Amino acid sequence: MRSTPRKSAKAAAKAKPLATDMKLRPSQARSQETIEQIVRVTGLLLEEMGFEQLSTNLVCRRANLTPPALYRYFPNKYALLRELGERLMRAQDDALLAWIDRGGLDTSSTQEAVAQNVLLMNEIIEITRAFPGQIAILRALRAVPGLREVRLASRDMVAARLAEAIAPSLPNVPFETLCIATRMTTEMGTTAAEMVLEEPQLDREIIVQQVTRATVAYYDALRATTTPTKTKTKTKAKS
Amino acid sequence: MRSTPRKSAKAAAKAKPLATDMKLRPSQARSQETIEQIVRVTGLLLEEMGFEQLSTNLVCRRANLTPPALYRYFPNKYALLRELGERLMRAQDDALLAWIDRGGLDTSSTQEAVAQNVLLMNEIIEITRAFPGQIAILRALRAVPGLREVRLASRDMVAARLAEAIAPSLPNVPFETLCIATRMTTEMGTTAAEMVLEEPQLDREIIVQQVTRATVAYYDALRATTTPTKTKTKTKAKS
DNA sequence: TGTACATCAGTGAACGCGCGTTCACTGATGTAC
DNA sequence: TGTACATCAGTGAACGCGCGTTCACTGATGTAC
Repeated sequence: MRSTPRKSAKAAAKAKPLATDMKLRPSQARSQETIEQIVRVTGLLLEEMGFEQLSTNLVCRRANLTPPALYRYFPNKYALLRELGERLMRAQDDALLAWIDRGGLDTSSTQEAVAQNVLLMNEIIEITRAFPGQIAILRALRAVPGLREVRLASRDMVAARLAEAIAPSLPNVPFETLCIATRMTTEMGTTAAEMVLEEPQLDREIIVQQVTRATVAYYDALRATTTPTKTKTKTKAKS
Repeated sequence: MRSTPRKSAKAAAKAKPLATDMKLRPSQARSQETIEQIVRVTGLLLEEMGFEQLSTNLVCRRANLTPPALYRYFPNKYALLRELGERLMRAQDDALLAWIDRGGLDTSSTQEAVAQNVLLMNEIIEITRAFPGQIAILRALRAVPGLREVRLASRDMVAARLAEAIAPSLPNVPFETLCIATRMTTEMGTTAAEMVLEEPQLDREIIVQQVTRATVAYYDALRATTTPTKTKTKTKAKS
């Protein structure tokens, strides 16, 4: 009866690629509302139960839909998570790009730079907090194999824009190094934001302040290190 | 026939606490080997399929055991993950504490401090890479609700030790701030290590170098900021 | 403006599968005398 | 050193459940004339 011999199951498993794109993006108003309802419920359930307990059946029940309705638009739960993830990343990216455009990087002192970065971090934290699913989405983006690229694509895009924007003020740093530097400080910011959201008992103000100072101190050091002709007065305090 | 009315399922779900401790730590040699076998197989499967696809049944199949044998020691797959997670955290913690004890923090220049931190980071990266399950364990520790505390406990312990160790060299920084600072730089290190393991196409040397410089630059800045009487020469370059 | 028809959106019921979990059990290891 | 017994370690078979997925369908929305 069974076409597959029982032992072949051993080799069968492995991690399969698994499509996570949406199936349809229809334009009738009714279906648009259905899709939004599905996405919203997914965010809520994600927060409540964690992404591992999440299932398409559960989403359907909560959204007052039957499974085939959801299946019409999303092939599986990873497509739901991807949709949520892409939306959150886009929201964060937009905030950061707008910050660059309005001159967040055009500062003339360390204090000013710290202040601007604090503004940005707080904005991103608030955007994330307001997003249905918030920190749970970020966790899923890290943990689910097929979804990692969503976070990384966002980070790399943002890091590239940052590198372009600060390159003129760091003329002696190789652009390649700069890209890694911005990627790294972007990760630092992300990490701090997750820390604030994940552990509400910690003092948010201080964390934001400190990670921002670390970032600015790092760029200051980068600027000083690769321009040794200018000033060597920036001696380090001895431990 | 069904004792539960169908609609009550709605309220039923939610996130339950779920015990994740091992059931037994028996001392017969045979069972010790069984436990090690289970843990090792779990690590391998975790790397192969991701923790969401992992199941106790799958572990049993691969370890040539029947489910009740595994159930004798672990109540569910989260107990497996916790065991793996605690082992990896302990390995990392031990390396860091040994590094402190052998004087990793006793440096007299920025260059030296960077060099010591690079040593540490590389050591931790290698320890993690050699651990069966490596990066997949770290992902699980972030994503699974009941396991987050494992990572955080490790981080906080390590951060407290670091804070104690560097406190003498930063006498003017409030100890509380120092604790947050070390927690933050520990996260930075963790993030960089995960970045290296997660994205092998990136240049490991540069990442380690840069995150280390950021860390050292931050502590240098912290030292300078809170002792404004000493030197105000540390002017920041203008963007 | 009204009717006939085509496409879109969602339903109800069913399926096979692997999961977690438990049962009574057999065989292996250690211990008392 | 050998036997009898107790505890430990692991087996084989079965279960109920919720999951993902699909079927043929009904009802809702839009369109041609």
